[in-house]
Amino acid sequence: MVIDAARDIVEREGLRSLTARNIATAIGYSPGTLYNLFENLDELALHINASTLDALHVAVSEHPRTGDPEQDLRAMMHQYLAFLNENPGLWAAIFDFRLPPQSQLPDWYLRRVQSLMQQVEDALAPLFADGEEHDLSQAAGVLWSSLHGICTLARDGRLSLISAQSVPEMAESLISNYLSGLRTKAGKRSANA
Amino acid sequence: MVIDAARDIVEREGLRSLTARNIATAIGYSPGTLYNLFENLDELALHINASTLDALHVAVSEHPRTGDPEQDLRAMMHQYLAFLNENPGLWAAIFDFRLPPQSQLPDWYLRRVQSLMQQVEDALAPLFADGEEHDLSQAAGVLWSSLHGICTLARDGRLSLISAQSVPEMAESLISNYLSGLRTKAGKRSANA
DNA sequence: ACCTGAACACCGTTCAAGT
DNA sequence: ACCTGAACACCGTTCAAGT
Repeated sequence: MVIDAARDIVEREGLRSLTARNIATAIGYSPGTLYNLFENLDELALHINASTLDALHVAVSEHPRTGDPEQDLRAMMHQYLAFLNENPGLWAAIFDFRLPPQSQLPDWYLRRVQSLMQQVEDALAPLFADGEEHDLSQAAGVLWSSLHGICTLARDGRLSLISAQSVPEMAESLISNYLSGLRTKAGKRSANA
Repeated sequence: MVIDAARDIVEREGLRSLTARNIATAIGYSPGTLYNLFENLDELALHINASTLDALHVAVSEHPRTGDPEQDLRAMMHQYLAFLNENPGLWAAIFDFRLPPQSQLPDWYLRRVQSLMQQVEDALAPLFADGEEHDLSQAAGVLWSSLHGICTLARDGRLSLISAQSVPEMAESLISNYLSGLRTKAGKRSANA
């Protein structure tokens, strides 16, 4: 199958090596054949990334929920980092992919991103009251984006310029301090109520 | 000058349009000439990025320090975001640049990155005691990386998949909650002392 | 000494031609 | 119906040849 050959190339050599001629050679067809199966290389890359998002979803759901947001988020974060270490090429391809300007990600792709985010929201939910969905969604987005920043800088070799810490140490610091801040606010709200 | 023409191309069309033939056309020379002036296109890109880092340094230093870490970091963050809005192409080029594997960023480039980081550490310093340089450096790295994550996801059109918040709102949430966590820890430490 | 521009080994994508 | 492979318009980089 084309997707399997393409995934191998991406994991071993990165998204930049996912060229029509490389794939054609791997599957024993000519470059032109790919364009019978996919609109273009971007669409093929999106399919690979969608399957990586599925795998990430499975990895992150593996730890059972305890109901303690900090404990659950830490566990999810470590599962995420473990996946990243085992599949660096596939993980990097998710974010190396740039959709052409003015184009939209397809629905089947968006759903996968959102179902990952939903897991972060679910873990954080105990810190928020009913009616605070807006704040919950913001907090989940900030945590997700921040972890993403740490991971991408590390991947690009830029984290070492900035701090001697390891990725897990920085992620732990992010979670424990950000959640401490959220709890302080939640405490004040209930004290006022 | 080559660098000026190249900067124009990067700001207007992005790093991907910084091709030898594009630059040559802009300056009225042939593609080969560039290789008399620079080792390769990567070295030219690094020079452009270094000058963007200098401009960022100036932008971020503009607000005078009050000595209140949260207030100072918020001000720096807003200067950073303002720069990013005014120079989206130049900012993006800093992180679109990928150095070839096994190669090192040159010293003159690293110094500029570190002097930006130093400003974050300086603003955060009041929250840490002497001897806690390790924790200070970690906190500065986490904040910087996290803000970076928010900005890159926004730039790639990926933030809207995740949260309805604006970049400044998410950055405010990051700073206020993370610093709240740091203060809580600092409070406990001094209570124990 | 400096610049040129053709050349080499690559891209993504298309499409007439073959089976 | 499906696949081919040459073609087109691009890349980064090199280097003999010109001035």
